[in-house]
Amino acid sequence: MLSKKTKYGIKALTYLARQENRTPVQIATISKSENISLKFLESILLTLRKNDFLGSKKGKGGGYYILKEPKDIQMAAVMRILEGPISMIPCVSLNFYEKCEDCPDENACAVHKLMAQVRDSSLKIFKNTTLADLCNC
Amino acid sequence: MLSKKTKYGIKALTYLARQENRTPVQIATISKSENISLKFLESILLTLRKNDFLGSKKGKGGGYYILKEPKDIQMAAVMRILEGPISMIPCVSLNFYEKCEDCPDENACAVHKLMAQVRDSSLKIFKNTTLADLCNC
DNA sequence: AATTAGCCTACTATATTAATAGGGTATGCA
DNA sequence: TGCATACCCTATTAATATAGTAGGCTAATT
Repeated sequence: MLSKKTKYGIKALTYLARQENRTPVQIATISKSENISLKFLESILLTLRKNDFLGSKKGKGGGYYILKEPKDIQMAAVMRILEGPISMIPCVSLNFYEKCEDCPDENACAVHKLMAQVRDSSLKIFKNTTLADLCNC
Repeated sequence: MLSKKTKYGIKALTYLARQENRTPVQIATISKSENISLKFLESILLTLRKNDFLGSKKGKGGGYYILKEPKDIQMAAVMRILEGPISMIPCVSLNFYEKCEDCPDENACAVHKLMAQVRDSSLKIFKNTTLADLCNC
């Protein structure tokens, strides 16, 4: 399941990508517009800022704004920051690899075989889809 | 994340699919061979039996055996029984659809758009992959 | 200086997962 | 018939992750 954190994060990113100029948008504005708990959204935007997707400005007239061009933001990067691994199981993960304790031979494992295929196809989509593709801008 | 339930279920299915004849295999045998908690495996096999993937025989010489031909068992069906929805979010699910409370327009939603693509590609793999493909039999 | 709005830490409620426990019931064989 | 075998079923629990809440701090603007 996709976490609400990721869902909200993507919604916030598209909201900010749709802004004409780079004028900062307040958390509360996005929160109301997208029906997201303000405090929860706050922590999500903070994560995105720490990972250089967003910039922020404090004080009056402050808020968050997008740093890169939407067409240069791959959804694979967004997913990995917000959701974590793209793979459904750590033993096929490229960025978050972990060996299964119970499994003596990955190459002989049916689950590994199946999930590697799923990871490949999902990753392909996440890499080929940018924020610009999602927000029509 | 793929649950251990599904992981173990697929492992058990491949184990049973690899059996030459339809001789019942005891839970304990699979449990030891695949390093799965016996009681947990018991409940998983029960689920698979109730969904007509497996048959069982009680008493001495009893156990579980596969009912259909491995090549006729789509992984999509297995996933839906053990894991639930194939979609990462209910609003793009074909079999477990639910509307998002916070989202006024699915067609305008970036998350919906992205996740629909992921569902399509995953579903394609789960439908085209059979148990026979995974266990080389 | 006052106000605004982001920054940061800590806590909590809820749900799900992964087991575990323990007894019940049908089957086969001596 | 009786006993051992092995599946059947319900209930409980421990651990973990998610989603959200609370509250105060700090920097920037006017």
